Amino acid sequence: MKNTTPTPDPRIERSNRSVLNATRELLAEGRDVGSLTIEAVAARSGVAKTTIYRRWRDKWELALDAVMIDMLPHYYADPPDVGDTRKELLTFIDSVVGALSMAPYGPAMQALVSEIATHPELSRVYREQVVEPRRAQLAAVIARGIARGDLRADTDVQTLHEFLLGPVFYRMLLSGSPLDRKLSARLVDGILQGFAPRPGTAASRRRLRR
Amino acid sequence: MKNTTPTPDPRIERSNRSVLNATRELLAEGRDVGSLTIEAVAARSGVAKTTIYRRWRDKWELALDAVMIDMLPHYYADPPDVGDTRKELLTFIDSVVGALSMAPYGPAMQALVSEIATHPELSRVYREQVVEPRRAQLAAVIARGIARGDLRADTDVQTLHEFLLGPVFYRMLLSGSPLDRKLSARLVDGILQGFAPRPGTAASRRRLRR
Amino acid sequence: MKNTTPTPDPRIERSNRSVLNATRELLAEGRDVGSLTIEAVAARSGVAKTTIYRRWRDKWELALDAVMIDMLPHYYADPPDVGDTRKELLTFIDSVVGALSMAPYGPAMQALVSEIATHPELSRVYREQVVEPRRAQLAAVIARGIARGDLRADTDVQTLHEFLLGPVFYRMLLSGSPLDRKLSARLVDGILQGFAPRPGTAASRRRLRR
Amino acid sequence: MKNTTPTPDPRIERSNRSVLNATRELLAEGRDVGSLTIEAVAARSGVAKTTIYRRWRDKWELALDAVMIDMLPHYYADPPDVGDTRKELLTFIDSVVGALSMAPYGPAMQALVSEIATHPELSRVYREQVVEPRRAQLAAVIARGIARGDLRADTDVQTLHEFLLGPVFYRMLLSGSPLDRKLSARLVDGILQGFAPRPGTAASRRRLRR
DNA sequence: GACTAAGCGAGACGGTACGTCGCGTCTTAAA
DNA sequence: TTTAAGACGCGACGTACCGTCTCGCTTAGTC
Repeated sequence: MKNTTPTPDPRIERSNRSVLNATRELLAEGRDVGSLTIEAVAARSGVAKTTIYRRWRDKWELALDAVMIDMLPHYYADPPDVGDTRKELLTFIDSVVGALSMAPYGPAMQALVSEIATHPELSRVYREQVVEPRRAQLAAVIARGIARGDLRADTDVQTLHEFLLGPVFYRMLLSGSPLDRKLSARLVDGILQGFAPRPGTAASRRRLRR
Repeated sequence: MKNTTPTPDPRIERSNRSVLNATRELLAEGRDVGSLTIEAVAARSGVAKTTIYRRWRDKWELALDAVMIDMLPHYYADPPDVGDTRKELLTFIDSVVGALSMAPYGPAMQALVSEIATHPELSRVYREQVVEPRRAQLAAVIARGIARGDLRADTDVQTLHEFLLGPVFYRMLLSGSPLDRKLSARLVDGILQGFAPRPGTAASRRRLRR
Repeated sequence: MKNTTPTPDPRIERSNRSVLNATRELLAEGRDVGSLTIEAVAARSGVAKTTIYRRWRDKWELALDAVMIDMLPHYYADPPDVGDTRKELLTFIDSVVGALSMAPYGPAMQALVSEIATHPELSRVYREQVVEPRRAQLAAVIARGIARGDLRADTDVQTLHEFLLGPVFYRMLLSGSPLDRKLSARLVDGILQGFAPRPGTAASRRRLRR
Repeated sequence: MKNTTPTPDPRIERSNRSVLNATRELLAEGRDVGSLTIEAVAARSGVAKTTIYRRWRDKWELALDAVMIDMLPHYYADPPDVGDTRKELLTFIDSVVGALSMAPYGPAMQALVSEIATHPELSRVYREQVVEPRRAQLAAVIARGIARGDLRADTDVQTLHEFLLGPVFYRMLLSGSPLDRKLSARLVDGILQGFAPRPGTAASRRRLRR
């Protein structure tokens, strides 16, 4: 009987890995945006340009692909329930700040962001692969925070998500201030202040009772 | 009496204007990042490529220059004191949202952000010419807000600035959500909640008295 | 049986020919030196500039290459032994005069000569590909001339070569006199006078006996 | 009474000299043709580009002008009558060989020859200023040679001129052989052989009688 | 001895071509 | 069939000089 799921050509997997590794190396070394070129990736990886173009439309898709692999561990496991909303929010936002402070992820995102903003296809991939998983994780944290009475019942995930991540990216891209833990703390505290239940509401009473 | 300010070569001013106009036109038309080329600017403006390179190091400096002119009116006049902190914050953030929703400013910023993030020189210019003026305007609004008792006395300009602008840029660049007035309102309300004086403090009492 | 000489990419040969043809056309049309530009060759030939630069270091190598092809038939076949030294010398020098009177060869040589004189690499190629073959042909003619007793036994090829070609190039380049058959005849007659055996020598006696 | 020949502005003479000197310096230094640029001449001489263009149509006119000054002493004084035709011819041709072996004259001529050959205007100047004076000098030598019986009465100046100078330029430009005194000697001896009166003619008898 | 206009330096301008880089496509030969 | 190797057409890059132009300043030579 024939193999129903035919073994894929092992060369495919091998060249794939070579290309992504070379890409990450070049991104980590590269002083700026343009230092990542398909030609350089081909030379570094020993994979023919043709083969690379067969699998990625352009250098930006490739870069996004290569770089998202680095991100995976950062949101693959949901932040665990530690019984403390502040801590969980910190864990969440720290993982983002940490990733963006790391080479090659940080510099690569700086270089990629214009492409993502500009090209719908890249934008779609980024949202599906990066934004959505993060939102889902944050949603879980928020749900627990509401249950604990640390957050108002009507707290909106989308809003919180933007309040938390927006400033991080703004710093990384434009404002020039450093990305650090103090930022995370300030963000979380700001958020908790803003979205804490008002005194006198059911939620706040529930909270005080503890 | 002698001419104290010697007439500069009028061609300088003329070519300058032509180049910046052509740049803005191309940015407004351009489907994506790369559609702005020095060659195209030269062709469109009737100014020689060499002349362009004489004044701008590369296309990004040129684009930033061209585009900042569009921005000027948006922060040239400080938001007036209308006696209502919420309204003033809305005015402030709406001017940013408005600018970023406009062609060529919005698309141009999408294209420029990677370059700004990557090149220290561009970054410096952007901070000095755009970030700082905005911060100064916001500082004035905040000062009045504190005086009115709408904001806590220890409200930090930098923090508020990042809370307000971060989400706006995050949307424009990555999250894919639309830039609109609802966003402005949500941001301002979130901020006011988070930074309103706590009940029972001096500031809150002062506020209630009114 | 397998193809022992692997098929080269046919585009190579095709683009090569296109470029050389375009070069010759432009040289033939060109009013002056500078009218041959790589850009024009690229445009005319439909071959990309990069491809041209891949194969020729600069326009002068290209021009020399293109132009030497025209020259080949002029010295490819040795002047035949017709039993008459004067006629053979005339045939020899006429082929040179003829080539230099022809477009694009003549104008091209006028334009090239400074480059050849200046760049060792071009100079080497010119000597190997043009000067040497001609000298070899002249050597054969001279050998026969000596055998016939028309030229002194110690007649030096190098000297004769310079006496014959020098004035031709001098006219073409500097003196402004026309290149024509009268020149050829005068050169050959001068040479024969100068290099004929002196009366009373063995050679002259041999000559008279016939 | 009015000054009929008004004193010319002395600045004209001064800038003229500066430009020509700078040109000669650059020609002497320059590795190749293109290293002489009007911009470099302007920079070196401290004279404005405008002023240079006011006086010379292009760099080749300038170069020819600059370089011909070096040549002047070489043909300013006619070769004196020393009573020996061979010596006088040697003196004549040595002065040419000497000039062409000298920087900047030699390299400059190598670079200029294509321009002279190509541009009628330059050609005219070269012929009038260089070729003609030399021909006149040679004519005097030849006349004395004929009078002495060393040359046939029908010796043609033009022919001799080309026989003598052609090989010199051919070497300098194309054949790659060195320019030296041996060449001069060989040329003169070849010429004297070729143009000596035939035995038995009136001229030869006159010659023998001495 | 002041005045005017010619000649000048400085340097920006529009332009042509340069020679290079990287793109994304295409062709061949080997695995 | 898929790959590595690498040539190709292409578009833009950023540079070098070209030859032209505008602009005050300097400096003669004239009134």
